[in-house]
Amino acid sequence: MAKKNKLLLIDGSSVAFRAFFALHNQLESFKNRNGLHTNALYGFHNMIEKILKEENPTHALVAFDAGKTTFRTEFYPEYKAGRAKTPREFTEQMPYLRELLKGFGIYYYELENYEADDIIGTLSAQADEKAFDVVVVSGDRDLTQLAKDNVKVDITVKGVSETKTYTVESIKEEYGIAPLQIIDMKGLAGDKSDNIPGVTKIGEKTALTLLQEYGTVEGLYEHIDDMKKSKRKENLINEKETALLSKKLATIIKDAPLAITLNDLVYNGPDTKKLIDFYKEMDFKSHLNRLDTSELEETLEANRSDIQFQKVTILTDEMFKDNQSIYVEMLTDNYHTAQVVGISWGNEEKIYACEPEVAFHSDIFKKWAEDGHSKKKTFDSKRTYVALKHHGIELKGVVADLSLEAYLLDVKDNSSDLAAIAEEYDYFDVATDESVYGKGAKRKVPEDKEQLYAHLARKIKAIAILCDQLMEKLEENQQTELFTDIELPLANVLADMEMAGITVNSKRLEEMKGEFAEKLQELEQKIYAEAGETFNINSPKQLGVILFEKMGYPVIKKTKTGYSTAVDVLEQLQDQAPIVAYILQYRQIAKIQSTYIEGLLKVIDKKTGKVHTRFSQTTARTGRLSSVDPNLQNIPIRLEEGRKIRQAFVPREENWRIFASDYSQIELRVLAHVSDDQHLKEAFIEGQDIHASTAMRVFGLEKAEDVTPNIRRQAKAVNFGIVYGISDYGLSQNLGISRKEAQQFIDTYFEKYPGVKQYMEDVVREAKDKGYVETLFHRRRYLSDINSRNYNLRSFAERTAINTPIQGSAADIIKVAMIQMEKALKASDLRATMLLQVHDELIFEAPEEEIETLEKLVTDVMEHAVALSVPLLVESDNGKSWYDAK
DNA sequence: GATCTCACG
DNA sequence: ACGTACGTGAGATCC
Repeated sequence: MAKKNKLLLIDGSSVAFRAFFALHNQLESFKNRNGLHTNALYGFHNMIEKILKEENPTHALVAFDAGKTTFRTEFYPEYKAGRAKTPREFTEQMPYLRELLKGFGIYYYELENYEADDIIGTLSAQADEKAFDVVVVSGDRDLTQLAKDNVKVDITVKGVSETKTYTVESIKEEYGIAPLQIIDMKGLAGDKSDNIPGVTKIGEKTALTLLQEYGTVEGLYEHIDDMKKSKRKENLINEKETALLSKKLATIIKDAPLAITLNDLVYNGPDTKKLIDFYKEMDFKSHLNRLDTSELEETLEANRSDIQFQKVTILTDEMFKDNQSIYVEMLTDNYHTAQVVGISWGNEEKIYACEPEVAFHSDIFKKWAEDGHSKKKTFDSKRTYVALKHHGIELKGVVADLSLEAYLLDVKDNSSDLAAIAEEYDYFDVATDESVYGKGAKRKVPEDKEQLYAHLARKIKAIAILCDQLMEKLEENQQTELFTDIELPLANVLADMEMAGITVNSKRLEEMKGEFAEKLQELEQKIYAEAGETFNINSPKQLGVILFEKMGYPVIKKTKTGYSTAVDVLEQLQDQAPIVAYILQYRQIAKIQSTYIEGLLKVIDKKTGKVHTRFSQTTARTGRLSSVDPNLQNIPIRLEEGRKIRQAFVPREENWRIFASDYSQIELRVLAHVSDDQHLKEAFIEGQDIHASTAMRVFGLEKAEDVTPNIRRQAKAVNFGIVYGISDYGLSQNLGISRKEAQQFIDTYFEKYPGVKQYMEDVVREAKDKGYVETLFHRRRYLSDINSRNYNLRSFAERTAINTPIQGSAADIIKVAMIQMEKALKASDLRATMLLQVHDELIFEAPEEEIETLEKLVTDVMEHAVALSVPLLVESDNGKSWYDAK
């Protein structure tokens, strides 16, 4: 049986208007790159998408109002008068609404002298005759008069993607009348929004009562004489003309002279190409990404120009010149272990690709790659550098790195997929890796090798074109130096550190594993005994049931999905619940066991006994590095049991040492510098204990001896809070004090450090004006929520505005130090090697006899990497393992 | 894949 | 009246 016809009729004008005001409070965040507002388009889009999915219509139309004058204004010029002027921000979106509808493949129509309602009413009647199902969508409740057995009317509520459905039954239920009587109701009660007058003193309620008795306006006047004398009766009689006029105004026409028929409205689904173009134009990135990727790919594929490249097996001098791009393809993330599957290079005009072995065995390739005078562009230079280095080729002359450039321009653009970055800059002539290689277990080089090389060739072209574009943008942002002098050279420094790797004593880890396994078993038994049953302690869900249902302990905090069993909660239960201490111990050890012992053992290179982390240079929004696979930036130190893990991190040779240097209070020093607060600066210049100094000022203590450990702890928490963008709540939680007390601390702090207060106000103000904040070296972070009407989002953005320049400038500083450090080590005859960076510290390994020299060198480099208005202070230690280096 | 928890600065 | 400290990565569970 054929599918039943279903006609979708949308009142475009009213829905668009509703969408505009529904997202009005976010008006300024809905803008495309040309400054066009897009909130109404966005809301309208989502409504259509939802309704199409729900209703699956065979026919569809969006009707618009044609203009201000209609047949209604002819006989009643005041109709819809007195409305506020349509905002310009709304009007400017209307032409694009039509583009959107073309994308959806939905016909739209407007008719001179008629309103959208009348088009809908007419088509609804026609469809009704042909036994279609009809769905009407509008933001205007007038349309409910069209409801019939096979016609339902969806009226938008709150936003626009949510609707309330009116049917014959539901209208009966809600108003006690039939849909057509809605017109009579308007006749009597009028409608303020449309400036339909109605009868004096009659509102919706009264009108409904009257209609229940008399049926229609006409019916009412037929029986008006039966009505007992009243002011209301008088009004009704006096205003009969008005009532009839009002009814006429409210009546939707069912025979408008349309130039279209139902057959014109057949709905065949969206035109993906047009939809994609629309999304791009509007910067609707989430929609772009959400589109069925295969569909998207197909469309983009169809649009993609042929790529000219040469697949070569013999490399010649002519193929290599200055200013080319190079790309080394690997299908897995970890470039330390990945296999290279293809190599491509060239410039915009001429592109080459070859099998890895061809390049690896070519002296010509090696000579070019290692020639520092031969400038090269890349996408992820660290990855490229390491891959080549594994094959004895030391890549030099890199002057551009698309991945890093995109990250500096916007820290959100940190995808490892070149196509995703390219798309951000409206470059679509390159496929995503997923579309070429597949994902997950199915990821592989395509059967047809031609496809692989064509893909690599497209990457070269994209790198060639986009690197130049992005470099220009960096220059506009004053970020050229950040890129050229810091991030790009740092990539090589990090590559060397990663490749050096750090030696891990797996025997030591295995020993610990055994000990911890025993402890875990003991704790497990104790927990089961207390609980009276066995369960999975690692499952917060099961643990929650045991603690809060079976054992009946009070629920202190909830998560989205159930009871919270986090440390702070468990600690509060400790006194009344003996089981909790065991659970806390179990958690602690289980964490060490799984993450640090088993996790680390898994990634040790069997041959060399080393682990090679990867430092991500494009992950952290503040400009910090991150470390993955394994993460060597979160090796335990705070608690002794975990700290022992560090005993397994040892130098690569006998009689060498692990040497560690860390910046003392770098973030507070940065704050002193950027805020130019006299008192904070003074404390650092005079070499005071900063937390004690804060304690004395904030708590009004005269002598250093008055600073008790507890007072110092509180001051330290305040200092941390300041750096994080303090809130009374956060500080109160941290210190276990009341919000009021916390607020008192903050107030006093700001009184005593007015420069800091001023800085915070300034940086937030600037963020609100410019939409981003910057570090000392012009690292930039956009804060899209900084002007949000949503308190939470805005507050978060404000704290971020305060924290990012501090955390990010500290990151800048240590990066500079690392670059200088590697240079200094190379220039010296030291064998010492830089191995790790942990945000404010650098870890080295070095022969015992070099330690003294190394300490001087590292201290000097780190302390003088950048000149601030306060000194930078570095503290160092060394030992036979990382554990022993303090 | 989302959620929770916890390790670090 | 709102519900938060800033920045990360990884393992285990559960759907």
